[in-house]
Order: sequence, then C-alpha cells, then structure tokens
Amino acid sequence: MAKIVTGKNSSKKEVILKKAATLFKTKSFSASSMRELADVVGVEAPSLYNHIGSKSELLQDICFKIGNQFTEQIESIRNSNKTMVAKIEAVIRFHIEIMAENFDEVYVANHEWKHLNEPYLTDFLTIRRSYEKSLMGFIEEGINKNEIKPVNPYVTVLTILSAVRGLEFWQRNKKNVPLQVLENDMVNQLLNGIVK
Amino acid sequence: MAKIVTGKNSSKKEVILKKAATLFKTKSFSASSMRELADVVGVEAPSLYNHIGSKSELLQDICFKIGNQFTEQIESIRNSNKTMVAKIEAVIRFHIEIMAENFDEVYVANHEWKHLNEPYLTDFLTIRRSYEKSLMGFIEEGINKNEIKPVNPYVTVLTILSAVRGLEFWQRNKKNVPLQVLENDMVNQLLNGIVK
DNA sequence: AGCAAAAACTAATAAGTGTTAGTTTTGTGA
DNA sequence: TCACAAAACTAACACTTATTAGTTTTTGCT
Repeated sequence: MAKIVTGKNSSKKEVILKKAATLFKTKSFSASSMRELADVVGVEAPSLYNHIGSKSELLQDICFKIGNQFTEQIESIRNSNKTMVAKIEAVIRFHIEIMAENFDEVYVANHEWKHLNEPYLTDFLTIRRSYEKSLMGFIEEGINKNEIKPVNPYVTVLTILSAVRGLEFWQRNKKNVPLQVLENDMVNQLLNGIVK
Repeated sequence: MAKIVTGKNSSKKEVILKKAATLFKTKSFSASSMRELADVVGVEAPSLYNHIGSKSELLQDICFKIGNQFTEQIESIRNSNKTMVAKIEAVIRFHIEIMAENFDEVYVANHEWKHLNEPYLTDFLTIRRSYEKSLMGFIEEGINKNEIKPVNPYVTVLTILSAVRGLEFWQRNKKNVPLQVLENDMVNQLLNGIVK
C-alpha cells in the first residue's frame, strides 16, 4: 500500500495541490486525468478522494490561492505612500517575484481559469478585473500628477500585465539570466523604453 | 441531411478549420470534442472525416499556418533596409495586425501548441525559437549600432513578445480602444517608455 | 436520365473519464 | 494490545472520447 509522503509543513492535500499544479501546467487541466495525478502522487486514483473533493476543486484552490495573493499585494501597494511611478514599479516587481516563487500555480491560474465552474468562474474574473482596475488607477493618477505621459491607461495596463506574464517563457533560461537582471531590465523597458 | 455551407473562396476543410479554431480558443483543444465541432459545423461527427484526417491534424494546420505567416513577415522585415529601431517597430505592428485579423488561429497557436504530436511539436518549437532569434538579432544589432540602450536582448525579446501576445485580452474592449491607438501606444511604451 | 464520386448518414468499437461503494490495511492513542 | 479512525485498496458505474465500417443520399457531368 502506497503512502502519500508529506513534507514538514504540508498536509496531504497540499502535496496533492502542488503536484496537480505541476501536472496541469504541463498537460493542461482538461488533458490531465485523475489517474495521472494519482500516479505522480504515488497512489491509486480513488485514494485521492480521501483528501480532496473533486478535480474541479483542485483548480479552484489553485486559482484562488494565487488570485488572493495578487490582490493582497496590490492593496498593500495602494495604501503605501510612494509616487505613482514607484507604485507601478512595485507592481511589476512583485509580479515577477510571485511568479518566480510559485511558478506552476501562477501558470495554471493564468491559463486554466476558464475551466472553472460557476460560480467560481465569475468570482475569479471579478477578482481579476478589480486587480486590473487598481493598476489602471495608478496609471491614471500618474498622468494627472504629471509623472506619466498622457498614454491610454487601458493599453498601458494591458502591456504591463502581458509583459510580466511572459515570464512563463523565461524559466527555461533561468540559468542564463538572473532574476535581478530580468526584473531590472523589464521594469526599465516598461517605464523608460529601450530607445536611446 | 445537413450540408457544410462553404463561403465563396473557402473549401469545406477551410470552413471546418475556421470553426475549429474558434472552438479550440473558447474551450481549449482537449476540452473540445469532435461532436461539438460537428455541431457548430452543422453535421454529424463522422462526416467531418470526409474532409479532415483527424483532430490532431486540425491543430497542426492551425499552428503551422500561423507559424509560417509570422516567419514570412519577419524574414521580409529582416531583408528591408530600415534602422533597427524601425525594424523592431515593424515587428510589433505586424504582430498586432496579424492578431487582429486572425484572432482565433493566433490564440490557438499560442496556447494549444503543446498538444501537438511529434514530430510536429518539435517542428513548431523550432520555428518559434528561430523567430525569437531573428528578433533578438535586431535588438543586438540595434545595441551595436548605438540605436538602443545596452539592455539584455533576451529580456527585451521576452518583454516585447509577451506584450503583443497580451492583445488576446484586448478583444473584449475592441469598441472602446481603436486598433490604431492600441498599436501606437504599445509601440511607444515598448520603445520609449511611459515615464515623463 | 443515368452513372460515378463526394459527402452525408447510422451504428458500433475500444479506450479513457471522474467518481462512488465497499473492503482492507495502516497508524495512533488509551 | 485493542479499538477506532484515517487512508489506502479493488471493482465497478455511467459517460464520453476519437474514430472506423458500412450504407444511403446528394451532387455534378455526359
């Protein structure tokens, strides 16, 4: 009889969630079967149900864990007293850092949220939209305070968020480009451009 | 007996491909069934096989049609005699335009390529990597010619490509933000930044 | 009109899906 | 050591999957 090996501070459900995130990232949610997940966990598929409710629940847990993490961070930046440019810079930086730490989960939340069931789907999109609005507020206020050029705030948010999401592709080059270089260069390009 | 309705210049296979791209974009490749595709085409599932080889073949056709389109465009830009900055700008602009025209196909190529079978998977990644290398060449040459700040070329390519890919999220706001505004603002931010 | 090819149909197959039921084994505290 | 709960197991269910075989209908050409 196999046994789920739990690390020091993690419950069995957390172990399953972690492996699920990796599997869903690699194969996508729909193409991943509970039998495959059970395999990497080291157990038979039905045994998983002693610890989790359903396959969908796994996706929900992953998406909302990440969603809340981002929401908390941007709230705390909003309540800080930095210049608007500094706030935007802080957003870019924590985005990169959360991504570097919880890569698989962030990837899954970004790519597989559409397989959430209602009402989770609607909730998730609400959270995400409110996040985008916060960032858009920073841009607008930055323009008003004359820190930022009179750009279209929506396009700017789109550009920034897409750029940081692109870190998904970075992982295969982790060794060649250190995190600090990445963060600095990306912040610089998005804020100051690359043209001399 | 239902009949596949073909437009003026499109074969029945092309009709199926177009609908498949839309379906795969909406539901993802793995979560889309041939029965669903048949439904939107207006036919029974087995009838599709009079026109196509398999489900995987649909994905292959979509991915390589888009892949080749991008490759051709960047080749033609490479062979033009523009400044390097102008070449990079041209890349950003055609990216946005291809995306605006063939939205569903580009989306599928970007998101569902991992479900390609070998040897198509390897081929696709090779094409993509060579595309990235071309763009990276523009950056490096731009730095050498003193047109561009001494940035990390890899990070810069990553930032640019991710930013333009983010247009996926733009569609829901098509009405509010015209294509030209989008193109200009995005080019501007990526090349010149947003900070005053 | 009649014949051949194209393209639709129905029926069926084998494999894979998430999940439940019922049972057995394991780990823990008295 | 014994009992109880936690967590593993096997077997099975009801569905869905892509695809094939075989048949019938439609289309287009002479």
